Formats: sequence, C-alpha cells, structure tokens
Amino acid sequence: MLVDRANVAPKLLHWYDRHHRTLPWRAAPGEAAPDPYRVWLSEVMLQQTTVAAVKSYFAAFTTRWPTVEALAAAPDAEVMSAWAGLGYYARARNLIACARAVVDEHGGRFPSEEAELRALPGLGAYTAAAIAAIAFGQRAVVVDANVERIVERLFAIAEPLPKGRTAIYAATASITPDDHAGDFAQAMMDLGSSLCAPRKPACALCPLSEECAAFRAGEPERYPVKAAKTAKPVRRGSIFWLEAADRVLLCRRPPKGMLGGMRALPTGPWGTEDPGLTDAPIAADWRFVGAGRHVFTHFALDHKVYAARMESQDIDGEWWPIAAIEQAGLPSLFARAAAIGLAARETA
DNA sequence: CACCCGTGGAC
DNA sequence: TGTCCAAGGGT
Repeated sequence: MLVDRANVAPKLLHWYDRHHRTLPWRAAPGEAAPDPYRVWLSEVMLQQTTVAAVKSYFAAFTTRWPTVEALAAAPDAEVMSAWAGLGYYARARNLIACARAVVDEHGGRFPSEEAELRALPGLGAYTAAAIAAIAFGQRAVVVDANVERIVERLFAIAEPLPKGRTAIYAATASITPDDHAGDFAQAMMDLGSSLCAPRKPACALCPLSEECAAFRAGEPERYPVKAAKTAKPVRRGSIFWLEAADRVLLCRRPPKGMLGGMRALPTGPWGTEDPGLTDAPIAADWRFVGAGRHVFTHFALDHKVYAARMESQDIDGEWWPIAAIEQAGLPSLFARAAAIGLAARETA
C-alpha cells in the first residue's frame, strides 16, 4: 500500500498548530509572514547550526542591524566579529555580499521569487525555497536534512545520498501543499527535530505514522542511509601570543580558506609535523604556555601556544588591547588559545 | 560530484 | 572519549 499523499500535509499542519515551536524569527501558524530580512538572517544562521546556538546571535544581529540597509552599511570587520564563534565563516562573508546586493540591486527589498533568491550570495536551493515559502507564502519545495529523513521514512527510500536526492525531491514535491507551504516546511523541521529524530524516532506520537512506509515496515531507524565516514587526519600547528605594552598582536586571516576573513592570533601553516617556533612572527624569547586540540569539520588540529613579550610594537599587524580581547571577534580556536596566553600571563 | 568549510551539545 | 550531527553553500 502506497503512502496516501493527500493526507500528509493536512495531518502535519494540524499537528503543527498544536506543537509548533515558538522561535524569535518565526510567526505562529496562520499569522502574517514575518519580515523577510529576519527570515533570511535566521535561515543563513541556521545552516548546519542548531537553534540553540543561533538564538543569541540572531538577537545581537537584529538589535544592532534591524534592517537589511543597516547591515549592508556595516563595515565588514564588524559583521565578521559579530559572527565570531558561530562557525562556517563563508556564511558571514556571503551575508554581507547578499545584504549589499539586496540594497544595490533590489532597492532594499528581498525578491519574492525563488529563482531570484537563489541567485543571491549564500542562498542555495534549500534557503531560497525556505525564504520564498516562509517569508512570501510561495509554494516552494523545501528540502533540508530533516525533510530528507522524514521523506525517506515516509516513502521507504533506501537509495543512499546524494543519488537519492532526485527521488526525495520528487516525493517532497508530491506532499507539499499549494497553500501554507511555509508552515508546512517549518512543520517538517519541527517534526524532524522532535519526533522524527535521527535516532529513536517517537513513532507512537507521530501524526504521520499511518502514512509512513518505514513505520509500517518496523524499521524507521534504517533511514537515512548514509555512506561510511573517513577518519579525520590530525594536523599540528603553533599559535603565538605576542604582547607589548598591554596589547597583543592580532592579524587577519586570508579572505578564503579556513577561518577566512577572521581576526586571529599569528600562526603558521598546519601540517603533519609539529612546526615549533618555525613560523613565529619574530625572533623572541618564546615560552610554551599550553596545548590543545580543536576539531574542525574535516581535520583535528593539535596546537601549542607560545608566548613572548617585546618592547616595541614595530611589527605588522593589529595591536589589540589585551583587556578587550573578548571583543576582538576571534573564532573559537583562537579565543581558546588567547585564554591560554592570558592565563600564562598572570602566572608569569 | 567530491571536497572544503566550524562549533558545541547529545549520547 | 569518541562519534554523530544541526534549517547547506561554494567551488
């Protein structure tokens, strides 16, 4: 027996009326659509990032830059610093570019058509569809990891990703309603984050269990089917805490690549061997003050932190007041290294 | 298509 | 402690 496609959206939307999450960027079901700027900002922040992590950043950004015009007018460095700690920093670079494109090319208003949204920096297939549906009430097929998992279970699609995406998109399209596509998409997210979770789905409470092929087959946890992961290599590097007159030397990372565009502590390239003091910014009386491991998406970095003082500030870089190091906008790796340098300073 | 790109919480 | 993974996009 096939899934009764016509039943899915009504059942899901009814469940959403009762069980929807209340979130700062979201309208309650049936309410007027929220400000497209806020929808866009939240969707970009939520890319591969948890709701819990996003909340404080969303509040800070919308307080400081309430409109897309305000954000477009902000200096790059301020936006990058405000994003520090949230990760995937290409999103922040694209956020700036997108805000300026909306102001310069669209008169400060986000386009309402999915295809036009898709052409903006940082907006891929998912985000463009989500904004079109949530902010503009368009019928758009919104497919993220939650939707993929739910749809694979509903239709028992066992073909591994990414090859299975074609079938998943078609199946999602077949259950997406003409009206309330925004609520439908958000309902799928809420269902995926609660009942239809990756592990131990709560099928007994699920409004779609009667329609679900995986549930009827007794194997909901079979999905999603994923390829095996490869082990993360370990790289090694040194990070340098160089201070002079109550300031510490910071630099800015190259615009692309790891932590691109972010303020940072000096560090050489990261490789398989411990570089020691090879890439130190200056010859000095360096002392080892601590070590750590930071795990990135596709490698881990074992790093050592070295500290030194010098008399002059005669070296290229940005001499940042140590007392304000928390405001430097350092990504987590360097924020932790700075904490090590700071602690060593107090015991020196 | 395969690979690159962060982070912190849950288990 | 290790593993998985969260509202993906760019190249």
